[in-house]
Amino acid sequence: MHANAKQKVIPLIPPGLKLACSQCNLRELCLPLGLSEGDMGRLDNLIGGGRKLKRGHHLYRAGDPFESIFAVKTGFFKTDVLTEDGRDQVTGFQMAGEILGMDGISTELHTCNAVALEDSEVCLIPFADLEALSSEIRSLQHHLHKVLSREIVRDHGVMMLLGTMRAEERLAAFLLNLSQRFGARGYSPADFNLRMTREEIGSYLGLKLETVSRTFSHFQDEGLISVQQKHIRIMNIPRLKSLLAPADGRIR
Amino acid sequence: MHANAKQKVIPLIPPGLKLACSQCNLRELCLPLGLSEGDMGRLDNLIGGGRKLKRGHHLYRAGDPFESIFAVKTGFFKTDVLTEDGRDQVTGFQMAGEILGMDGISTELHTCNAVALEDSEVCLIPFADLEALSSEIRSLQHHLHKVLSREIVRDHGVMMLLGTMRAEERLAAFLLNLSQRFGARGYSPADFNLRMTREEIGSYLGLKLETVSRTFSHFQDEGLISVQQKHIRIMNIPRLKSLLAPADGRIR
DNA sequence: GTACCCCTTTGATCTGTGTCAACCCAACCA
DNA sequence: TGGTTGGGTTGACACAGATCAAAGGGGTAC
Repeated sequence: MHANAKQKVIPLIPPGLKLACSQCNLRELCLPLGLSEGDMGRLDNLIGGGRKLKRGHHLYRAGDPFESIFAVKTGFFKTDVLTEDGRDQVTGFQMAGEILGMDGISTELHTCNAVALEDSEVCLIPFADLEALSSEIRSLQHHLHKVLSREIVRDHGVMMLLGTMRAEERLAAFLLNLSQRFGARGYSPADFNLRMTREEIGSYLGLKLETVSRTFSHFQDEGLISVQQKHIRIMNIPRLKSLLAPADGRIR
Repeated sequence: MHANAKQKVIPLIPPGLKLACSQCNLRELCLPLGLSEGDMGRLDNLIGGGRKLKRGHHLYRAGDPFESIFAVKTGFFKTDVLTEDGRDQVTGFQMAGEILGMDGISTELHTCNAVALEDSEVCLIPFADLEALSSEIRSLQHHLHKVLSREIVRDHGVMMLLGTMRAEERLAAFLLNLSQRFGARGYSPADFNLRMTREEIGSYLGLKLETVSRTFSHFQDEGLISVQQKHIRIMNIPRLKSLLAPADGRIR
């Protein structure tokens, strides 16, 4: 049975009750990583409670004034940028413990849209307060910088993917990345439900939805995965990985 | 001979001579932006002098321990990531006033290579010191965050380019971006020399060098630019811009 | 419970860009 | 000064992925 097959995220937190970082089981993945007990308490104090979003609703939109960053508590998001001329690029998918909204720091305006792909909950972290606290807590400051830097490194990975990989390689990399992130959160790394459509995957990977669909089918024919709509089961992780390490000749 | 075949980093700066941020004509583009006189003096103190690099030499390499970020004082750099399996992706080109090395914060190791594409000089900014000072100077802290965030936003732009644009559009966007950055530095926005090869442009834009070359020729035939080897003159900026705003039908 | 709509799959065809190859040019070095 | 070499241009051809089209299925909303 797939671990996270039908996860309806039911907001379990009674109104007024706020789950503190110090109690949160994501603290090893999230912002408080590496903080002492006491410091974590101070972080708890500035985090402005949770915010729940129904599937399809925007956490923020491009152009909104930037005030906070967000930590995903439960659920699943996508971020995308769209330009005047109608281009639309999905820039990432975020799951529990990941931070959203850091693009807004530079201009004081959000530069992309963040949409919940399932019912979700986030922690709201007022950025001015976070800066204030991080100037007092050096380990928090340093960790914040790491989180920002990690986002840059992640983006470089996406550039590599978009700049150098073929459709099969992109999809394999995408599945393996999801697999690894689900695994890190205690879910099955081999059996999960996609939260996004083929079109959203395609936008993220620089492919058309038909190509995404065909490539999934092709992987299935090869016995690498099994796909039924949004449900993915990875049958052969090593072989999927081997798709990313082309034989020596095949350097594009 | 490969430019970067035999790179040795030779620190060439005459000992004792150091251009302070407060004197630097890049201060409005660079890290000290928005600092008071006094605070800028404190920043001067931590900046570890300059470092000169000959063309083709590495400022740092993937895997090097991360200690500093760098501000380009003069010259021109590229950054690239390469993977075990031989993929090579140029992730950016940096010119005066731009910051290099922020990818290294996350893992304490540099994750990409930075190579001087012409004889260049950088300021060395020890990151631990910068963190220490920025926890005392709020405006510096905030500006550092903006610089990190701006890099994220820039990367999103590259993703958009790689994910949604055709070759012509990519090249047009590339030229216009260079143009704008040269302009911001007081150089001609319409007349400049490329510092990188067609292959490096191609790697950055996710194209083969032949496609880059052909597209340049095509732009020239259309009267949009004139190209002679590395020298570019943009003849018609508005029409070049119009290539980026496809007619309504042409939404990919 | 049912109807509708969006998502997905699959096929046929087209095309932009990659690939392979040959040649040219300019810069650099001996 | 002439030879060498890396970078650039251009052509012919191939192919991965886009486009256009049609049909089926599952989830959602009512």
